[in-house]
Amino acid sequence: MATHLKNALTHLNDWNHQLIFADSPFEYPFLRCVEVTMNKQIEGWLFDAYPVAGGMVVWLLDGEGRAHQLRDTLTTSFFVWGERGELHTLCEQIRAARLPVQLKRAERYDLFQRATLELLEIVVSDPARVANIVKTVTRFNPNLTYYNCDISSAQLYFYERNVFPLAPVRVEVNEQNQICAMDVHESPWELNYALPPFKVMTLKLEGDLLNPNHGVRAPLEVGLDDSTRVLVDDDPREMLLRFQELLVAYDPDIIVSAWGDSFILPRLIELARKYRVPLSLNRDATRDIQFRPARSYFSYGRIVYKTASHVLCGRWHIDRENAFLIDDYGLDGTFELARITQVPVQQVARTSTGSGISAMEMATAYRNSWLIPWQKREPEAWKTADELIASDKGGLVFQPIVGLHEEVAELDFVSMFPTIMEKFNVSPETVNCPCCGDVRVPELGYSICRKRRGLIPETLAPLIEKRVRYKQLARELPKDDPLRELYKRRASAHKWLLVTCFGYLGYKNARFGKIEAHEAVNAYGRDALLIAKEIAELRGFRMLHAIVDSLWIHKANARNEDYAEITRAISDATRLPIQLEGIYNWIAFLPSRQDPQMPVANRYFGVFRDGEIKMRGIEARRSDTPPFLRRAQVEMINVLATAKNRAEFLERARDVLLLTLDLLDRLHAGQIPFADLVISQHLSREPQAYKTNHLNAIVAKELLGRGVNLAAGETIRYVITEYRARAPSDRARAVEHLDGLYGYDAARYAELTARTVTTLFSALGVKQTAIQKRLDLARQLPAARPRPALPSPQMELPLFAWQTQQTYRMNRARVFA
DNA sequence: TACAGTCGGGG
DNA sequence: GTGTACGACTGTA
Repeated sequence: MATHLKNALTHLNDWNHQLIFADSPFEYPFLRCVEVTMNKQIEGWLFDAYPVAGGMVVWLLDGEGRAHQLRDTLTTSFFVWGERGELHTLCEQIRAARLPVQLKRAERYDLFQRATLELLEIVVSDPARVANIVKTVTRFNPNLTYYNCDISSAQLYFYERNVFPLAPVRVEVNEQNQICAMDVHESPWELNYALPPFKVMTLKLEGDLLNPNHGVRAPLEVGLDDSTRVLVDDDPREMLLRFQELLVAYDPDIIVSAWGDSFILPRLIELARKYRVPLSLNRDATRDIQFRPARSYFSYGRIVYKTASHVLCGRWHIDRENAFLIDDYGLDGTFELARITQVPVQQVARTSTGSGISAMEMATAYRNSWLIPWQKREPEAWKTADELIASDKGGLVFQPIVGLHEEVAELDFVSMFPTIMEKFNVSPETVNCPCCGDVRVPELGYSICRKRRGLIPETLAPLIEKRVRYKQLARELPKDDPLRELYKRRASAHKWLLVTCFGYLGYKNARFGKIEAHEAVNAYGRDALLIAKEIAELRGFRMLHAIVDSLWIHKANARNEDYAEITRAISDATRLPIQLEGIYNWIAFLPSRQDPQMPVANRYFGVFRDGEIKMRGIEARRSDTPPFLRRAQVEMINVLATAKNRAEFLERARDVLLLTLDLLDRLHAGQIPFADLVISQHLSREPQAYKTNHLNAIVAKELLGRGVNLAAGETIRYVITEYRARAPSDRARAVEHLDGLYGYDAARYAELTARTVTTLFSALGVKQTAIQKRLDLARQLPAARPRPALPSPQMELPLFAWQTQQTYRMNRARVFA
């Protein structure tokens, strides 16, 4: 996961405070009947569920914060379809192997075959053995078709009991803590829900959140409520004992860590083994920590590295450095995802939203008793270039008209692709159905089923609705209301589910994917954008730019009613909701850098009438841009944002250049801290595999030389120390190993600064050389304006600050030697 | 100039 | 438990 340094530097404890428990109090209806029984009732939130021999362990957290470990049974089935004789043979093999299963005949609907099949049902009543039984049976005859055979026990348990993680439940348990009955009285689609009073422990290494796997050493810092303890120790055994004491005494429900998966937990476990100290990371002492090794995989055309994971039993461990998009939607978003996807919290935190939407599709199928196909893990076959183009004729783009435009309106279709799937019933099994010929997809002519509601639309409908309602609620609340942020984070989690849903339709390996459905969605989308364009132009607007689901239009002196009318007309004509994102005082569509005559889509910035700034594709939006440059560019746009029109924009250019000069002065004076100059990039391969000596390769090799094992897909962070140095190793340095001997290369960062300024004026045809010339001239004229005295020697300030920190660190960093 | 390597978009 | 894209852009040789 890409981690922005800004986020990384935020203290975990602060971050943890984002958690909001501000929902309505948790109340149960009055209990009317009193039964004479030895059973007791527990009310609380469903916290976790996992298989053990003979059944499931189920954890509940009650309103007082107590954790209850309960047991439940779980009987599930998987299905086999094939030729009668082969099924018969399979049954005999299963009987001969004395597998603990029950065999039945069953009928179930297969979406893709559009038929009810007669199948062999294999019933298993020990969830811990399902995986092995499936393995054995499929090995007997791999050529048969298997269904419902690769769903996790936890998910099946949630489906069977009709519950979800964090659902408020009332259970009845006997004296052995066996669950006899479970009542859930809340829907996962409830907007306002209460969460249990979690006890949270944070774990990190003291200091900045640098990657400990890249060679940084620091003592362990444990956060509990508002206090922080640093476990400094020369004696690891003593340190472990103190940590264990804290664990037992505080008994946290959640351990939130930074680098816990890849570093802290494995070290603690290893030390505990070595020194024979008990370590109660799991609440359930009978279970081992669930370990999954690190791996690299492809996603969105790039390689991603995922560190090993350590999943706990009876307690959650969430590593914010190894949690998918958690910086985006926080713990609130993660909890929301767990509730609506019915995937346990620790899993949902670590996997992409792609598997989240896939889980929701499975739940829909399960609810309807439709067969769930086995997900093959075969890598997708290589496609030729032609095939790629043919199958991926994606969204429609109209190139922008380069320049600085005044009074531009942006219209956006709301959640365009998900809405298309839902409204037009696009689903893998509804496209090209044999039964309906009267509904045709534009351009393609595919038919769409009218008789059956599709799996995807059924899955998406409540999600789309909930997201819209959260966005609406957030809009209505005042800016400082904490609930507003909560709603926004939940809506953001939904957004990612919706976005990946479309992607998954076109992915061959997806359980419910079909390329024709993907194409159909795209075709509806292109059609809608074209209709919107026509409607706008008929009303005298000029279209400046359009991309997939947004369009930018201009008409001098257009009134609010005009915009209201046009959005209504487009919504009516396309049957898709479209809204006015806003009206820009001005917006700059930037030219290509390689060919200044050419426009590029998605490189623009502008200011709405309410003062809000929107930018895409420019340096400040890129994750590899150092914070110094990002802030510099944002500051400059802030200066420009005070301009109401083109003329004022031009007037502000002077102020932007003055601001730039100040920044350059500070840069050359050595006043910028290293942390602000860090470049953060992904490695697409292992360090040795690089052919050229660019900075990434140099730093990767430096780390390698220090014994750091770097995998493809990992992120490295470095500062440019001497860009044009003869010896490559002098050119840049990993942040983890910057020391007092190095300063940053002010000249190089100055060049980059000039480039970020140039971007802002490129729509006016201004070249970097022109900007550079002016900046150089101004810097040579110190008398022209007051400037701060340069400290001497140049690097004194940050050097001093850094050294003290280093010394401090080295003196204390003994724990994980 | 050719080639190598990385990033964003979506909201 | 996962999208082998695409084009823009920067940098090296």
